[in-house]
Amino acid sequence: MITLSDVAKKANVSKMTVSRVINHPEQVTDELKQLVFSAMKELNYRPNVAAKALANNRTQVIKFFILEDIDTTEPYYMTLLFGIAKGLDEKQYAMQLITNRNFDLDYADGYIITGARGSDYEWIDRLEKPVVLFGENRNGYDYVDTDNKLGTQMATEAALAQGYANIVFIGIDVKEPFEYSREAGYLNTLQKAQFEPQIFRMGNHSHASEQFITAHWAEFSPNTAFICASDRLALGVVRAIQHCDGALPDDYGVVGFDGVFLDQVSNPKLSTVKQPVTRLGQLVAQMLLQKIQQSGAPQGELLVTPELVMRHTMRGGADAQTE
Amino acid sequence: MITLSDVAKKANVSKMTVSRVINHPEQVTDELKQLVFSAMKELNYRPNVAAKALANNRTQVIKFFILEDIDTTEPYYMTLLFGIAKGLDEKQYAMQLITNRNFDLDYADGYIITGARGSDYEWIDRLEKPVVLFGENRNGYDYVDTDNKLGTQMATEAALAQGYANIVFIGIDVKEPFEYSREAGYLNTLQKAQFEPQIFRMGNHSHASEQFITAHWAEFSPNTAFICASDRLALGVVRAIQHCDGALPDDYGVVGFDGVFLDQVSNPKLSTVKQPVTRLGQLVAQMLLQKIQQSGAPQGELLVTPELVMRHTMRGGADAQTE
DNA sequence: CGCGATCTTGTTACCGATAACACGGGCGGA
DNA sequence: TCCGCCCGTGTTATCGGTAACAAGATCGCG
Repeated sequence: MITLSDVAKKANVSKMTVSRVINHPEQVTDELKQLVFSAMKELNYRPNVAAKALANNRTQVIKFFILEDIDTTEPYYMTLLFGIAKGLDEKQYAMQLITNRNFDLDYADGYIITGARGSDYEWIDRLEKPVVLFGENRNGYDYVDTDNKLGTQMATEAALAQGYANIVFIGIDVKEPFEYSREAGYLNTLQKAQFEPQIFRMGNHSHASEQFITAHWAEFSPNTAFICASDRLALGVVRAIQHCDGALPDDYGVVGFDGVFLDQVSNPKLSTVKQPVTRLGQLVAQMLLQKIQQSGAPQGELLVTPELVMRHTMRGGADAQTE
Repeated sequence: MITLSDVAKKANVSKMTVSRVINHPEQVTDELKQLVFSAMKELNYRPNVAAKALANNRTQVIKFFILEDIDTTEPYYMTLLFGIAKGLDEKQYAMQLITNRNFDLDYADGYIITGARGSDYEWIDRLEKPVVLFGENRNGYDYVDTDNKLGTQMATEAALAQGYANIVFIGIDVKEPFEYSREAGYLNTLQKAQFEPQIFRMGNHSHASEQFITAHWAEFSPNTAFICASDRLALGVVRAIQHCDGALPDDYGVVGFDGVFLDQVSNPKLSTVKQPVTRLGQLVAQMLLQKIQQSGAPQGELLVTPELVMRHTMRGGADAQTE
């Protein structure tokens, strides 16, 4: 294993100079920097993370809290987790996943939290290390999320562009910022186009939306598009339309939201507002690491633009024969 | 942060004694051990991983190679990854995922590898740190896997028990040990029951099996069960049966293999041989860590019994109304 | 031309753990 | 009784880095 000292010897400088080249390059003359750089390259030097962590009083561990009761076979969280792990890995950080409420808050350099409810902010406030949330929040915490509002706006605009006469929103009945944002994106767009909005809310299950649409089938005349707050809901709507012999996508259009696996296994594949979940994960990780490096400086909010994927549940969509 | 020295002071012993209590308890008298233990408990001592790693010349990192070209939205690998991460975490180890072939083999205490093909064993052989494979292999490497043979045996026995007159195997056309084992489980069971086996192989895609079954529909008389080597294939078979107006599960039964998400989102939900993927991941991790601790001692193979989940694609199945 | 300010590099101590060695006390055998 | 060995514990050095301080060189300005 190549150490700082090896590099130092090769470059005829002290360990400290090499360390400085890495951490405070502005304090070293260009001449020496070049020397050290080439020595590092020549020896293929890799810093020893453990030693660095020890010297810096760092653990190189961040804790990721999923506060919702979610079963971890849920691909959304799996994918997010994957993204976070990837983002942390780039900086040699390790992740510890916390799903139960039996917390051990020690031994970490920072925290990523998702699914926080009102009462959680009490202990979150007391955390002494940097925190970044995943998902919109209105409590002033730094966060990363999809631009939910923009997402439904894109979906709604697409439905308008395809000439659907009625555009209905199928939402999730939770009082969470992400849901409000998704509804807002739909509402604003419809109002701008002077269409009459219609919002129905229900639990986030495909059978809920399937039952609902089936039960109210008569009320949805042909040439209607359904903008759904999730792919699960969209899936149920598609099933209901098929069951009621509605013509998809000619008379009825459906767009989901999320784009994590579910959209691709359904038949036909869903049009959806696809969140770049892996990238979101990487971004939260990066934001947190940056915050740690800046000793806790605020990072603000980061809204990432989703992608509207048009497939055969909506006019104008294409279907790729994969899976 | 509580350190060894703090504990030592509290217990009126030296750091070294505390360290020994943790790592070589047999070298310390019971009396002192008790003292140290209670001091540790009282102070809620947590060892500093970085310091330990540094002193032991360990990295606390293991590398996980997924050698197949697999897109990481695949829930199977996501789940496995999750399990491994969990297993490593228990021992304060971090994982680095390697998917491209641009390896950096240094800086790790061990390796977990999945999807190795013949040519890969060349470099795997040369690895200088402990290696454990995920998935059956016949090259003598330690590994963990589902008991594939037992899985299809269970599925086939269930089909027999339900009285299906013909039992067909839909396999994947790859020359891999897992596929051979799954076919063997089916074959052996049928032969024992003196039934005539029928095996068809195709690419692992739902549309492949859907097309195949549809094209050969006439050849499959009612009272036939399909044992499939994957849930993807099973999904296609179900679609074909529905499309051809076959009665499911009365005239036709279908059992998949894997039980990772896909089985639950299909409609109706699939009967399947469910692999405990998260647990498998944990087990590989544990095996590797144990191997590291035992300085590379062989660990053998570990076959984990899967669970036959009976749902409505097979007679005798129940359907839970979740998702 | 002299002295302090500044800029660059080296030296020392320390982060928290562990291995190797040192040491003192109890024990058994001669 | 004395010597040597073993057993249990403490001391020292070390892992690979970094911060704080020290020291030498360079510079500007009166």
